Amino acid sequence: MNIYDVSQKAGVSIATVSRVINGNQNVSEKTKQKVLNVMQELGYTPNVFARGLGLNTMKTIGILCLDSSDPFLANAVFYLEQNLRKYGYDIILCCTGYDLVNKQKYLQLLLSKRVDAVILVGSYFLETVRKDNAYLLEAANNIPIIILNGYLSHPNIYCSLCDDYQSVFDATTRLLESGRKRVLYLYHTKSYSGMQKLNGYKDAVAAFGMSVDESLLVLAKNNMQQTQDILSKVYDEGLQFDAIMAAEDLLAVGAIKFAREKGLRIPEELSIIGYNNSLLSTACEPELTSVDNHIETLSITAVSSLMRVFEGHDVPNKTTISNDLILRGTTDFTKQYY
Amino acid sequence: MNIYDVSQKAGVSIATVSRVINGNQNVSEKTKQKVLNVMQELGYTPNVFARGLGLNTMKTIGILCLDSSDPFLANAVFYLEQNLRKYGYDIILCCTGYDLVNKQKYLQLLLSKRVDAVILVGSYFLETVRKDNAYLLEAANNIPIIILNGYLSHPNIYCSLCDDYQSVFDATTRLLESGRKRVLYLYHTKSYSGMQKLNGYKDAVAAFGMSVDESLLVLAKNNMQQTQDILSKVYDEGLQFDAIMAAEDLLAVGAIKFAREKGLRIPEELSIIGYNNSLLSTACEPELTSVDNHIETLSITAVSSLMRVFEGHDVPNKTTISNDLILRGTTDFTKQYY
DNA sequence: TTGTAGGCGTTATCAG
DNA sequence: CTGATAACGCCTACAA
Repeated sequence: MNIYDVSQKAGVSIATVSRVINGNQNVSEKTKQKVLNVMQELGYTPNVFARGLGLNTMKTIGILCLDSSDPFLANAVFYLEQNLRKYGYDIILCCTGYDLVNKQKYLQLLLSKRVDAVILVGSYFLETVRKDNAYLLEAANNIPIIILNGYLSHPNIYCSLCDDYQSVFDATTRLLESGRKRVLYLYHTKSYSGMQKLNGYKDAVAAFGMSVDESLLVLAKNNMQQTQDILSKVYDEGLQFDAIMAAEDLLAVGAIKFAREKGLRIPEELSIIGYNNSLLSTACEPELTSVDNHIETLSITAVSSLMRVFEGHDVPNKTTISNDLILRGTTDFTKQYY
Repeated sequence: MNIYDVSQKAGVSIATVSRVINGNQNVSEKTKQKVLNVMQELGYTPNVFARGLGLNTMKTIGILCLDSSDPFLANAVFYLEQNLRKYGYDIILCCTGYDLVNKQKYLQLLLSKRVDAVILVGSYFLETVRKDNAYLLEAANNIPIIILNGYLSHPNIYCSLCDDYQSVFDATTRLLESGRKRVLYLYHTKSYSGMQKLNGYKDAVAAFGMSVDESLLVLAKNNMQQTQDILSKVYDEGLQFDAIMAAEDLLAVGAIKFAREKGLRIPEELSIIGYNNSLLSTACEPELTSVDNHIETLSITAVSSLMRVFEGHDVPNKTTISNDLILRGTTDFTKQYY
């Protein structure tokens, strides 16, 4: 069934039917109702392909995501979908994995599907070698590119980030102010936001008048067990630390397990702070103090920026929102440790 | 740029270009190469809308999901996307929430987008009142409907499920065999798979020669804190139990927190079994014994069933896979409790 | 093996 | 306010 069937049954031309479908004002109320009735009666829905062909858009946004099973990224995808749908956009989800070749391939795929924009979820998409980002810049020549938690300065690329640098800076400072002498920094990625966090840590230590001990920067895998193992290893080798600032809740939970293994009391002998304020932070024991990076707000911001781009407004290349530290059992800032 | 530009530059007709694009054999190797070169040179990509219009498909599968931020569902979506992409299908993700009206609305939306099939993730889509499922049956008249972890007997609806009944039956039986006298059943939903699990529990108790004590069936919310609270409440009211079989890891973790609050030793005084073998099961302390329901296998099964449907094969309406119980610290089946 | 021409279902322009 | 008609870009008989 198509627009012709409707027009015929309603006794009008297809042009009129089309006008009704698209809410064009130039239709008399009477004809409009007549057409609407017929459409209802026939259960008619416009063919999206034909419409896409004419308008060269199907109101679809591509979402590129490393791994939508990661709880943090899954949350981001969820909120993006919810908000985009409010504006009538569908999302095509596309998970790439870490491999640069796949990222390029899938971005290309989305472009070939004629999506109206692409949203990159997570700073993993920004390679450290600048020329490896060329594919993003090129894509931006065609459609708007939105980056969640990553930053790339380029026309038609819009970035929504939480202030990872500041969050880690503040959290580390609080640990130091509470009397902690040796704060270990636990991380697992050198992505854009990974580096922001690391710098926040380094600057906080320096601002506190201490020098950064490179041996306190521990690079782990994004895996609980392996994190526990690597901490055990450096601990057994004699590394001293009385607090851990982790770049991810999962790592922090690994740290809690390490503390239990070694019989270290939390928070007395070891304070721990995680990042993302995920479900994990309340599942563990003691519950985890964690940075809440407001992924919902971030997603809403990203979507509304995109809508403004579509409307032809001037949109800032970079929007930053701040985070909160949610205090739980792995820290006790009411006490002073010496 | 379109197919005409390519044909012109290659000195052939658009039909030939089309044949090359679609891998039609009836093109001489020489012309084929010539056309491929031009396409490469121009960076030409066929317009998917025009193609969709002609073929009436864009090789897209709609995924309907209650809440893709739920870790279990997020996993399912992830594996579905991975596998569908292998067959060249894109996915449109659509989260509905619990409201039946929204489920219907979004299914309708996906149908209007002319997706090739719809996959329902999670048994929450099956309403207890049979006529409330009418919208699914109707949709199945147009395209194949795949249900993950739910069952509805109807032509063109294909269900992939894990054997929730058997898993809970077996797990409960192990608790009883280890000497547990009063196993509390903790659940949060009466969805299709929720009822399967509940029946598994009931039948296991009965098969063990005991009668089901209705007060041991505790309905909670899908929330750690609230689960802890409700368990505390029934415990304070005098309910006796020495084991908990939970329908979801999140509930089981709430149970662990309850045990800590009341000073009950795990597993000596209280054994706990969770469901889904999620990240939570290793984050808590002690780690959680949990049913692994093989969501990856389930997703692969669902996708390959769908592909066989597309190929016109006869596909069973229902495929069931079995689960494993992963033993961790909240149970100790080496001991016998009296 | 190649080319021509009609059709897919809309939207949009322009004339009335 | 309404209608006729030309795009939109591709696929696919059918003809050569």
